[in-house]
Amino acid sequence: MVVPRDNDRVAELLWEYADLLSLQGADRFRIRAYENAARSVAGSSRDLSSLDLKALTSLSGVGKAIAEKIREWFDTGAIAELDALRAEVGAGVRSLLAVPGLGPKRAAAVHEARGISTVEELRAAAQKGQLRDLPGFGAGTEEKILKATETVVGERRIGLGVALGLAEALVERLRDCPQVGEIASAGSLRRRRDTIGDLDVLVASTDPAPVMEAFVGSDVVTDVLAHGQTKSSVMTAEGIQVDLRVVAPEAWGAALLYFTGSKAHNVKLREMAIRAGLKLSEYGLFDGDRVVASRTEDEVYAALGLSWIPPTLREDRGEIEAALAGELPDVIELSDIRGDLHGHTDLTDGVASLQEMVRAAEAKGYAYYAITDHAPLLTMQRMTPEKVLEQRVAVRALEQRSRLRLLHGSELNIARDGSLDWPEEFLDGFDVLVASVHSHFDLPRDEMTRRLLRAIEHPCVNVIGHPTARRMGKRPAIDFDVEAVCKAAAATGTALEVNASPERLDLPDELARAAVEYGVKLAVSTDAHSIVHLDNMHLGVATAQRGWVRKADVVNAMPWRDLKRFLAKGRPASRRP
DNA sequence: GCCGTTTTCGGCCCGACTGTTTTCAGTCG
Repeated sequence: MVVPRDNDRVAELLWEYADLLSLQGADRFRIRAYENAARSVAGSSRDLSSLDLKALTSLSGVGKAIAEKIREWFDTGAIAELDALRAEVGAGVRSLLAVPGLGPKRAAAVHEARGISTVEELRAAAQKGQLRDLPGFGAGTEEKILKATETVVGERRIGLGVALGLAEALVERLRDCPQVGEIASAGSLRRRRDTIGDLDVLVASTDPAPVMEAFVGSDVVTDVLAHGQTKSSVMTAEGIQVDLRVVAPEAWGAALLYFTGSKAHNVKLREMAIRAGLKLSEYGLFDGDRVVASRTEDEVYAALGLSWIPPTLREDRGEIEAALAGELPDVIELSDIRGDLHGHTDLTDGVASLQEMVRAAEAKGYAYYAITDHAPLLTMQRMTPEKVLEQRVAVRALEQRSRLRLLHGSELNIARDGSLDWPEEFLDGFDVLVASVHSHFDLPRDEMTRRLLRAIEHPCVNVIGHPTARRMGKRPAIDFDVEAVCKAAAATGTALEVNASPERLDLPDELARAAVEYGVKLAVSTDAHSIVHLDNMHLGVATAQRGWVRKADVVNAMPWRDLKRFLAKGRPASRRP
């Protein structure tokens, strides 16, 4: 069993604390303090277990009281006040908050009045008509709750790749509506989070009603959750909630800013506005009734004294403070990418030939491109030294006729003990080597760390592929000492990959950020197994942006001369690419 | 409970939609 990072476990405890407080009807600002702390802890790349009280309070949103609770949990394995709260509120009641439409007030009410503490009990009570008499409830509310209990299956989030496809289709469909002016998807999709809870679509129009009608009447809609004049929510056949907001064209910028989020980013902007004697909403930045800025995001940020902040950075992880100080990182852009250092052909498990992959890479306008088919220990691939040498000859011949510089490489498997597959003397014949974990995902942290360190320290390994080995929704990240791995990678000149495959996005954003803080170089690669996968590069770039990664941190944004130096690593001089 | 470029006390984002309400509370994002 893979244990979640300590930070995530602490964040979960703080979320639970906030939920229990809300069920008790506690002061809402106190609740928010715990939520803010949970977000801050989850987003921090520092290892909380090693921090003392003073260091803990240096995290934003963490003060003395919460720092003590965190320390208590690390020291004793429990938080006394949390246990007390659990006992007071009652077991299971928190699970009711997962039911859409049932917030803390109503959840507490059904528990108080009917002794309900599970979603199943809630459904049964709704079916028997036992909720409608409660104060503030009614037949309509009961009906909604009943319906909601049928759909609740925990939080379901979809991968970024799937979400982008759905959103694009929906936007195209709405564009046919003549009343639609500007249209864009916003929310966590625009911020390019690795998973997406629901889709947010924003439309500028002077005539919202027909747009709303077209939206809720669309044939992909299976359920209308809300249908107002400027805001509607629907459920699609895929089980994805989509929210549509329609705003006046002159409010486009303020609305796009607002609906892109994140919530924490917005709250901070609004607090800044208040301090300046202004008010910020989705309709604009106001001085009393006078509009100060609203038409573009740029204008709104500028009026608050900030430069425009890329959506991928809007997570309240210091970007606002950085913008204020004029120190926003100049994050990597897709156009900075000069080549792709991880890709497969039909020699192993790819579906396109070497020639096809190279032609597609040429069409991308790259300066260089690496072929890195699997090595033999991934037994399903049936690779042999003869085959890979034959491929090398083909690559060299192809390069003669290509304007691309072609690198012949391989993706090695990092065995349980950290050893690699090809015979040792064979390895320095490759131009580039990616080494990845493909098995034994559940080793204890120390063993996993030693395994990765051994691969990193190998003189021929240039890139650690998909370092956490996570598969979105399928397999959690492997557990290793981030600091030790990053320090070794930085010291040896080994890049860590930001794998752009939408089911991986690995390194994840926060770890990418930690890595560059340790001075590690990154390789943003598609791991393409077909021609279309080469198009995923933008997802890797977006993930890197979310990790505050600059062009200078990325080896495949380097000109060939510099990349060549990087790839030489510890290879004998005569065998360097 | 946290926080500080007017603050160590007194603030803490803002608005839409729904259902049960004759003016608003709860929920959501």
